[in-house]
Amino acid sequence: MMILKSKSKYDLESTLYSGQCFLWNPILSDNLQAHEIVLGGTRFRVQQLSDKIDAIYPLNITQNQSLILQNHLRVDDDLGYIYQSIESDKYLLSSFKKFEGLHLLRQDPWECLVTFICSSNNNMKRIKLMLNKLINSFDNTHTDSLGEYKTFPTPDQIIEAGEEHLRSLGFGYRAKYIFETSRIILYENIDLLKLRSQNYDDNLEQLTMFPGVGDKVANCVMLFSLDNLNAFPVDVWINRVLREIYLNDSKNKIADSRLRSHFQSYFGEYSGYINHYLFHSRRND
DNA sequence: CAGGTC
DNA sequence: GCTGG
Repeated sequence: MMILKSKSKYDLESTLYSGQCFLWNPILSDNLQAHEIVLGGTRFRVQQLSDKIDAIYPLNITQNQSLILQNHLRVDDDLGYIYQSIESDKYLLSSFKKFEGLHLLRQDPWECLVTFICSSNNNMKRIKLMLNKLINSFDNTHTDSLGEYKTFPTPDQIIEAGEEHLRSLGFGYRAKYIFETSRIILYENIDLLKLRSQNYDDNLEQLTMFPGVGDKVANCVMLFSLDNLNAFPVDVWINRVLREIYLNDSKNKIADSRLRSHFQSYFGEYSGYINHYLFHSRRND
């Protein structure tokens, strides 16, 4: 048990299940609500403790392990500063207030890429189901003091299993996208981690080269795993809220990528953070 | 119809 | 155009 230092109030529940990551699982631990994820091959459990996060597993957490967890949870983000980075309108102000402590996560780029290739034309419940099936269909079993757990399959493993394997798990047309993307990553020896913190435009160009990755999916991967906090994914929910609150436009003739670049300029360097608050607010009303 | 892409 | 609710 160890309280993680965080710069701002942390709303764990909203953060973990706000639709940016599908690999966290709610766990009942000692009759308390905890949350579990595997990061870098290690199983972690955390729970909310007032405004902070309590890391409850591993039991004797090492310095390095706590860094891995803090890095994923982005505890160093200064939300107050981000809230003030934009001249707030009524909608954003109420959103900041209602979901104070909602953070972005810093995910593994490969896991994030697969996740959002799965997200196209899909709903959150089934995305979660598909990823669970994918993880459980491989034999990446590890054991710790809590028992067995599994890690995410690598591109090599997915290629070896074949496109039909993904299809049999119910991936539909996304099976081909994930299979081909795996092949490109392996054959071109691409290290997705090298894209972290790199230039937004270069990352967008790189990522949209993968089959099944368009403007929206690429922006999700950049925002949720590559530290491009100015990335701005435009999905149906964001599209709605932009039309309803920021444009007096009932129809939608504007292409998503044009909406995206316009509001990136409007919201500034943390537009991705703003995006996530808008998304979360619009979905929860 | 569901957090699009080719 | 894949597939589940």
